[in-house]
Amino acid sequence: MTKATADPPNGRQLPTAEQLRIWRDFIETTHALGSQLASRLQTECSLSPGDYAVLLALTEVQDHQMRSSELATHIGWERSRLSHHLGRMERRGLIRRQECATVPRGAEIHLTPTGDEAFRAATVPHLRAIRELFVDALTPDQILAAGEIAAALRTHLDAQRREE
Amino acid sequence: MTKATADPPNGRQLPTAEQLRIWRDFIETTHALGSQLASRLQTECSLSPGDYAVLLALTEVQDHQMRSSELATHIGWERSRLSHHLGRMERRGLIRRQECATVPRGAEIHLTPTGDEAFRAATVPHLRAIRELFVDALTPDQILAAGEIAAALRTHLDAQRREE
DNA sequence: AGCCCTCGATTGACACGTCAATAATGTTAG
DNA sequence: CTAACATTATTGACGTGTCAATCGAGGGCT
Repeated sequence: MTKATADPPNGRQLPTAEQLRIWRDFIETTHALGSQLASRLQTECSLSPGDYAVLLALTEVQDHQMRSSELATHIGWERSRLSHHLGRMERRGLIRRQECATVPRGAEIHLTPTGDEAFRAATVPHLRAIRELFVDALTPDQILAAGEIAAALRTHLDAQRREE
Repeated sequence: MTKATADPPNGRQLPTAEQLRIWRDFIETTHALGSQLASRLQTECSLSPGDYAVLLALTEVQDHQMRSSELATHIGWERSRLSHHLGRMERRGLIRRQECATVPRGAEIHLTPTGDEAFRAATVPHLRAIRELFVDALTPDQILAAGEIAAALRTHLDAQRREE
């Protein structure tokens, strides 16, 4: 599939047509996968993936409460994004914000009973959807390969980001 | 890795911890990959991936113009999404909308010189980013595996969607 | 004291995507 | 002919994500 003609016209080659086709398939399909999962979580449990991530983090921690910036670090979100999201979740009664006694300007995020309930109701449907949409779609080997691909992409992504 | 104890408590198993870890890695990393590419396309070319997809489709077609719903089908978008996006692109002078003579209520989308220019300026940076973020991160085998994984996920996704 | 600086968190503006509702213009059944 | 319907496209409302700006409380420096 490599050209029989002269040297690469660029210092380093651009992707081949085949690589580009795979890229598009890969990025579009994974995006569709995420959308489909989000859609199911929404219709079955009235939660978004963001809601789920926040509730999961709060559920796993002692006393079901956490400082806002801790939470941001834990789930890997920008603070601004988290702040917006918490505002929406607070409106729906899933969490509660409360001033932190120890840290100046600190905000404690508390899981409410409503939020706890919503999360527990969502767990099984969510895991089932992951099985149906992801695990059942692939062979065991493909699942392992997917893990390795994700790890390689992540490593490369972090390296790229660090050198910029 | 399978439990040595009794039968599965559910009719069909929920994902194992290992499968769940891979799922999270996979979905989060692919999302981050898309974001990073979008960010580079934005800062280097002032285009979003959506802009790029629309411009690519228009560039590839005769006379650089296309019916709106054709375009939607071609790039696989919902019409409403396309309509919103075209509004934003029209504001920036990348495309132009014009009534269609032959089709009732039809809209012809035209590529403007500005849009053509923007697309041509974006092509190489975009392909370079794909190489740097995706192709360079993986071995040739992993790239092929990624293609097969995407194909398997897509097939399964379409099948699921059809039976609902 | 007064000043600057950092840190934690929020806010506003804007792009993007989805859903449901609405137009505007056919076509077809009665 | 008229009423129902289909097709094409747009719109509004809302949740979501990013960026830059802001705010408020300490902390340290002179």
